[in-house]
Formats: sequence, C-alpha cells, structure tokens
Amino acid sequence: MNGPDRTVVEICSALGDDTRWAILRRLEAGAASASALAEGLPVTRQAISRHLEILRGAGLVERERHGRELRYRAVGTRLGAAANQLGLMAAAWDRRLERLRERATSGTEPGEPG
Amino acid sequence: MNGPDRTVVEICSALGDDTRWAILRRLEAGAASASALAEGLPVTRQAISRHLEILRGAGLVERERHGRELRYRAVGTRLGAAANQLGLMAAAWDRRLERLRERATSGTEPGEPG
DNA sequence: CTTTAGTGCAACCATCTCGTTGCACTTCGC
DNA sequence: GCGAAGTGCAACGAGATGGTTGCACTAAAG
Repeated sequence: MNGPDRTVVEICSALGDDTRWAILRRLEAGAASASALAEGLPVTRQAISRHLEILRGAGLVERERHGRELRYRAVGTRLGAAANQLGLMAAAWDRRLERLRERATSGTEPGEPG
Repeated sequence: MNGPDRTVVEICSALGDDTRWAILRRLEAGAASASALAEGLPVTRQAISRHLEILRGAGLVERERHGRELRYRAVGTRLGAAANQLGLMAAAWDRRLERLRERATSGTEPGEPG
C-alpha cells in the first residue's frame, strides 16, 4: 500500500466536484449526450462537455458516436479498482491503529515508534 | 446508489491532491506532528497544517495533544466506508452495462431508453 | 440547399486553491 | 525569566478551476 496509483488520484480529483457527481447520477439512469445533460443541469453545455472530458480522462466515463451525437455512459471498471485500493488502504490504517492499542495494553507504553 | 454522501465528495476532494497523499503516506509509517512532517516534504509547516485540517475535516486523520505538539494519525473508518460506497457504485454501473448488452443480443436493438 | 441540432475551440472572468511570509501565542527546558 | 520548539492566524500572490459567451464546423432533416 505504498504508491497511490496516479489513476486513483485522478479519479478522486474527478469525484471531488459536485457538478460531476450530478452528471454521473444522470448517467446512471442511462447514456446521454452533453447537450442532453445540459437541459436539467444549471450549467451550460460547454461546461458539461469539459466535465465529461475530465471524467473520461479518469476512466469513469466512455463515449460513443451515435449519429451526430456523442453519447456518454458511466463505466465502473476503473472506479471499482480504485475503490478496492482505497479499501485496502483503510484496512491497513485501522490495522496499524489496532496493533498500537495491543502494544499499549500489553505493557510497553506508547512512544509512537516512527 | 443515489445521493453520494457529502462525506464521500469531501473525501474524494481531500484525496485529489498530491501533497495530501504524500502526507498520508508519511502517516502510514506512524503518527507525526505538522512540524515533523514539514521536514521531509517540500512545503512549509503552515501549508502542511492546512492540509491536515482538510484531511481531518474529511475524517481521514485524527489528532491528539502530546505535550506541546499535536500528533496526527491516519484513521481508516471513514475511508473504508467511502471505498465501500464507491465500490457499490462501480458495480451498479457495470451491471447496467451488462444488462444493456444482454438486451442487445436478445433481439431488441438498443435505443438507450433512458 | 437551407435549417437546425450537436460539437469543438478560444477568449475571458471570478473564485478557489496551494503555497508563501510574517507575526503573535503557548509550552517545554535550561 | 528566557530561549527555542510547536502552533495558529492573516495577508498576499500565482496558478488552477469552473463557469460564461461567441463563433465556426459537421451532419441529420426538411
């Protein structure tokens, strides 16, 4: 659990914005184009388009031509992998804390050995 | 899998920064104060202090007085919960896509009824 | 061909974010 | 008490970010 994949940071960064969550929630209900997403969200089509590019860069979304429109859909693969990594990290942190507690109750007073 | 807890957005936002990852990686090796973290990272103590506040706000880190210093340590509980939610989301997205594929191969051509 | 829906690109603006420096305050140790 | 270590707070600057408008381009539809 050392190097947090660049991917994970990118995904977290992408998921750190409310508008992008709004977009993803829409996409959960079905694939849609930037223009389609624009009506129903309080931002312009261009802004949404930019967000979709970011989501695509993070691998959370894929697009597909459909006639003259680009239809975007949410893809879980990358997010699933990231969630897994984060879960492992969390478990490791809790394990470390647990070890410390054990050591503390088994006689040796804590000194937080680096 | 509807409302992404405000917490999750906050955690993602917190994890969307490289410096904060660096800090967390240090904390994985043991609790430390802002000043201690400062030596070894290419930013000032004040900057690190701000980052630690953000991490604390997201529930990724807790602090504890130790004499005149504040010692921070990584805590996995919140991150674990967030990772879980993200994992469920990812699974849901993949399931949706799978259903679409099935429907496509079973005769009905896709129209993306969303 | 003309219209219209869907995109892409660029300029521009407001704000947030990350980092800095500088100073004041507390607390441990001599 | 005094110096040094550890913090907190505030002001400030550079750059990233999220949003807008405006215009040009392509492709479906009439």
